Amino acid sequence: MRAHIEELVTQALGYLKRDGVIEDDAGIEIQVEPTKDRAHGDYACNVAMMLAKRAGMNPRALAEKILKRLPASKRVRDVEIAGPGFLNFFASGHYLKVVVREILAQGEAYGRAPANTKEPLLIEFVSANPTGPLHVGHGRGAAYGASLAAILKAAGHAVDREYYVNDDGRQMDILAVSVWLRYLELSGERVRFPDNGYRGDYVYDIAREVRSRHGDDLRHTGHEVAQTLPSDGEQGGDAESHIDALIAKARELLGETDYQAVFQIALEAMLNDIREDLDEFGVEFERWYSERSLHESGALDQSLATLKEKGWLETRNGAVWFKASELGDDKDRVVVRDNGRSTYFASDVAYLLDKLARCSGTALYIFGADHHGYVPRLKAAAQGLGENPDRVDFQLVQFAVLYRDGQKVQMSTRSGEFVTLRDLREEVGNDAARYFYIMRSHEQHLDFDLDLAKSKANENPVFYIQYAHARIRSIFNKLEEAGQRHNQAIGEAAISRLDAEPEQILLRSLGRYPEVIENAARRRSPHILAHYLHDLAGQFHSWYNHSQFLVDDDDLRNARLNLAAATGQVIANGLGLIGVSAPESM
RNA sequence: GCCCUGUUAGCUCAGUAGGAUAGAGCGGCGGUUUCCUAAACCGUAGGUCAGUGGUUCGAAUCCACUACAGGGCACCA
Repeated sequence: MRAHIEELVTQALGYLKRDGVIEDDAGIEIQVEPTKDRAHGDYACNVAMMLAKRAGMNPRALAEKILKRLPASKRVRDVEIAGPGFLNFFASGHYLKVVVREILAQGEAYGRAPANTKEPLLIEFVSANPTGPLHVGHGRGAAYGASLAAILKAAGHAVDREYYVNDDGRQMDILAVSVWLRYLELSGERVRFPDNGYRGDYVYDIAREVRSRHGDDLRHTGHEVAQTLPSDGEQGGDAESHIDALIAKARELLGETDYQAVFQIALEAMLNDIREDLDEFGVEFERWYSERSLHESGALDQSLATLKEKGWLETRNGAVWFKASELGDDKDRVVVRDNGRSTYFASDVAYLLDKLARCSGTALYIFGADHHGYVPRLKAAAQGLGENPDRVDFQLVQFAVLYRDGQKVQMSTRSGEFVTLRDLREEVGNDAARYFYIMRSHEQHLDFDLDLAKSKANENPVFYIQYAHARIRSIFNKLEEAGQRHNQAIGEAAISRLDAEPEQILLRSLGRYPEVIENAARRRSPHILAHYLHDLAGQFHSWYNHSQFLVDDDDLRNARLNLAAATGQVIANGLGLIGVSAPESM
C-alpha cells in the first residue's frame, strides 16, 4: 500500500514537472508513512512541504496541485490536504477487503517478499569461543541474530547464517589443559588448578569423557606437572605466564598426538553442547566455520599476501603489522607476532576475505557491545584487501542484565558463576526467552525481568500475544463444536459489514504487516516486529471484548471469522519469525 | 585521555529518511462477567524528551559542547 501511494505521488510529480510547475525534485525522496492518528487517514505524505521552497509556493498550494494530478486508484478512497501541507490518503474498503483475502489466500506466505529479490547477506552471529557453555549474554546475540536472519529472509534477502568457531586460539589450549588437570585429579593425582583455568563443572564432565576413552594412558604425576612451573597469580607470580607454561608442560609431557586428543575431545564436547543448546533454542546455522580451516587451507597466508601486495603490511620489532591507522583505525594491528604465530586478527582478516568472496552482497557481523572496537579494524581490513568497506555491516548488541525479585542477578564468568542460556531457557521457557531478548532495540541495554517472563498475565507481552492467538483458535473450536462451518466466500462478500471501530483498526494493522517486515529488515531491528505483534494482539483483545463472533447472521459471522482468521495468521507468521510458538490453546 | 552506545511518564521502553496534539506496557486510581478463554477489556491521572546553544517552515530525531550511565582502547581470545 505504501509503495502504491509512493507510485501515485511520483506520477503526479512527473506531470507537474512536465508542466513546469516544479523544476527539479532531485534529492527529494517521497516519504509516505502510516499516520499516527486515524483522523489523518491511513497514510500521509509530506512531499509538498519538502518541495515548497524550490517550487516557490506555499506548501498547501503545492499540495493542491499535486492532489489534482494524482491518478485515481481503487485502493484510495479519498485524499485530503491537512495541517501545514500533508497529503492524507484514506484507504478504500476495496483495499481492506483485499487485505483479508490476501492473508487468507497466502497463509504462511503473507508478508513475505518474493525470495532472493534483495541483496544477499552473510550473517555471522554468536560465534562464542567453545570453551564453556553459552551464557545469557550469548543468548541475546543468538536470539537477535536468528530473528533478524528470519526477518531478512522474509523481506526477500538470500541469507546465509554462520557461526565462526574459534578452535585455534590460546583460550582453547587453556580449556584443554583445564580438562587434563581435572582428568589427573579424577585419576587420583594431586595437582594444583591454575587461577586462570576454566573452573566450571562441565570441565569435569569432559575429563570423565577423556578417562573413559583413554583410561590411565594420559596420566602423569602431580609432581611432574608442577616441576619448573613459574608461580601463579595467587602465589605472587603472573597468572598469564603460569598458564602458558602449563600449556607448554602439557604438550611436552603428553606429546603432540595425545595433547591433540585431549584438545579435540574438549572441543567436540563443547561444540556439541553449544549446538544442542542453540538447536533447542530454535537457532540454526547454514555453516559452522572453523578458524583452523583458515590455517589449513592456506586462506590465512593468502589474505596476508594480498595485504602485503597492496602495501599495507610492515615489519617492526620482529612482528608483522597491518597499517590500519592509515585506513581509519585507531592504531596499527599486529598480524604475525615476533614468535611467528599469527594473531586472532589475522584469522579475522582471512575470514572476512573468504566471506566477501562467497557472498556477493554484504557481510553482516553481529557483535556483543564489548566488541565494538573491532568495527574500525575490520573496515580497515576490508579496504586494505581492496574490497568495498560498505559491504561489511556491523550490528552491536548491548548487554542483557537479569533481574529476579527486582534485584540484579550477579554474574562472574571468571569464577564460573554465571547463568547459562540453558538455565534461563529452563526457567522461563524458550518462547519467553526468545521474545524478551529481542523486544527491546538491540542498541539498548536490556533489563531481563525473570519474574515477568514467567508471568501468565497480560503484563507479560509474550503471553499476551500468544493468548490472542489461542483465543482466535478457540473461537474456531467453538464454531466446530456448534456444528457450524466457517465460509470464507460468504465472509469475503460481506466484508463491508466490518465497519466497527475496532474492526477498522485491525484491518489497517493487518495491511501494514508487510511494511513492518520490510522496516524491521532495513533497520536490522526485530524489536519493531515484536512491538507490532503486541499492538496487534491488543487490538484483537479489544475487538474480542467489544463484539461477538458466533452470531446468527451468516454474513456478519463469516466476515468476522475471516478477520479473526486473518489476525491469527499474521500473529502466527510474525511469532514464527522471532522463534516464538503460536499455541492452539492455553 | 581517546573512541563506541545510550539518557523520553513512578518503572521498563517505542517513536521509521526531521512532520500534525510525544505514544505503549507495567505500576496507581476507578469501572466491566447469566455471553466465544476476565490469563481479557474500558476509563483516568502521570512529561522541562538529561542540559545549553545551533541548523529550518518545522527538532525527541540532525550538528556542537556539557553532565550522567554502560562498554572499549594487547605481539589476549
